[in-house]
Amino acid sequence: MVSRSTPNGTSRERLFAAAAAEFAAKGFDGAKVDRIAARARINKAMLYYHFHSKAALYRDILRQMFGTVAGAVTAVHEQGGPADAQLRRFIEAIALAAEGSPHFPAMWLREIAEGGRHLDESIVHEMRRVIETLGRILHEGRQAGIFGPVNPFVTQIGIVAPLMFFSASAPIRERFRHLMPTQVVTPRREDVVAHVQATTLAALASPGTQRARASSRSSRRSARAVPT
Amino acid sequence: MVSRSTPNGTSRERLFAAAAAEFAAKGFDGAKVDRIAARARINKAMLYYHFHSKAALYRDILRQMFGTVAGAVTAVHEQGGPADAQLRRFIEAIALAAEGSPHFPAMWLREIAEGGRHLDESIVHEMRRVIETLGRILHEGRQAGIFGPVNPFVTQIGIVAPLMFFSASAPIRERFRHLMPTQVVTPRREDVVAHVQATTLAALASPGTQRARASSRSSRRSARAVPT
DNA sequence: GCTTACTAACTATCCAGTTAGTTTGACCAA
DNA sequence: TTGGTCAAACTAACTGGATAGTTAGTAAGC
Repeated sequence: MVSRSTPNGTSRERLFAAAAAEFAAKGFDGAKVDRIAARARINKAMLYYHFHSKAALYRDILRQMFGTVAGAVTAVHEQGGPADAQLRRFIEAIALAAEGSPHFPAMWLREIAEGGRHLDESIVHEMRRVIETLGRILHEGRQAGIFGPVNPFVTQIGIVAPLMFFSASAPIRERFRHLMPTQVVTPRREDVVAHVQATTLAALASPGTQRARASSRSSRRSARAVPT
Repeated sequence: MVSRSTPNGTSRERLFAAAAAEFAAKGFDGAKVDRIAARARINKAMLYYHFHSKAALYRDILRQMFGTVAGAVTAVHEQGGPADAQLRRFIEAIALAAEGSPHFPAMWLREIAEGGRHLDESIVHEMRRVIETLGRILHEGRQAGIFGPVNPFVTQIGIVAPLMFFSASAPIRERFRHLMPTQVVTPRREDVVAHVQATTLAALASPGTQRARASSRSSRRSARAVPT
């Protein structure tokens, strides 16, 4: 028999969506399998029919989310163009991916706090694709002489962290709006994207940002923070 | 009778430390009261003797952490000086606070993902002090003509998010180092602080970053979030 | 008649919070 | 100095309500 599809997709799809919402809002431990099943309007045993365990369901969701982001940024790079334009699109692609799977930012923040306890190699592989793509864009920009030398990891954090923070913090901002100073206007997504684009490119344009140090230390880690 | 102090502080202090570590690593739901008690080397009932509940303990920890940050940035502002120097110190103060209470970043990331479910007014009040301080620094810089106009909230996110991300992600980076591209060198804290300082100041120096919007918006996507 | 999709009801464990006490030391009165 | 009183500090053992995962069986299409 083929999946019995009811309104809002097959039971498997509803399960996936319900689980993403639950995991994002409550975290792995706070999420309850019964509640996920109820939200998806299926019997709990069906969850174990489609997925091996709560943990496997969680991993499948994360893998899919990271896969989407990795695919989006890879497409950006493959499309080519000047490095600075690519970088702008890279940043936008990540913001759009966060918008497309609205539970991604919260799950990602939690997973970081968790020390990656629920990640497996295949998920990390997708993450790796993202940072490798950024590395390539930065490298091309450097070759072309439009970017200064930077540590791709620092750059990555400077891009991803604000975008994830902003998306994931929507509920908390809404919840405590009445306790915040009135002049604090909640920004729109485009404002944040524009800010990240501006700051990142500014850091890349100005050589010297992370360089100064090269001469000032002789010890431990490679003298420069650095590019390839 | 006065608190029986054993090595590593009073039982209440050990409790506080053990709970912070547990909550940061496992989240509110994942944290187990029995485990906290065991780590603190006390009987579980003692936890309920010192704190009203698991939730109250959690809140006390968060309140203390935010209070420390708020105090540090307030001191930065009170010390005065040119706005750009204040901003640099503001950023550094936050990074140092994160270093001083190493469980803070993880708890903060989780709380955002959680929608602030465990926050109360007094905690939000401390958070407010931080953003108000930033608002004052930005205002002074604007008055002095060295900063362009920006949304303080976007600026705040651009500062706090990378710092928290970086601190909280230490375990996950360590854990999956072997699966990451070799040229990705893990940055040091100072590199990240320097990057955040550089990017934030660059955005403030260049007037135009977040300005366009007031005049140019007629359709929902601002003309320049954007590509190319 | 075989596989896929589905269900109600169960089990075994875990865990926040409680209870009914015991121990410890500070202070004081005889 | 001794012994009594009190409150703070502490404990072992329990309770009741979740909750992840299982089981044994049913329906429905191919």
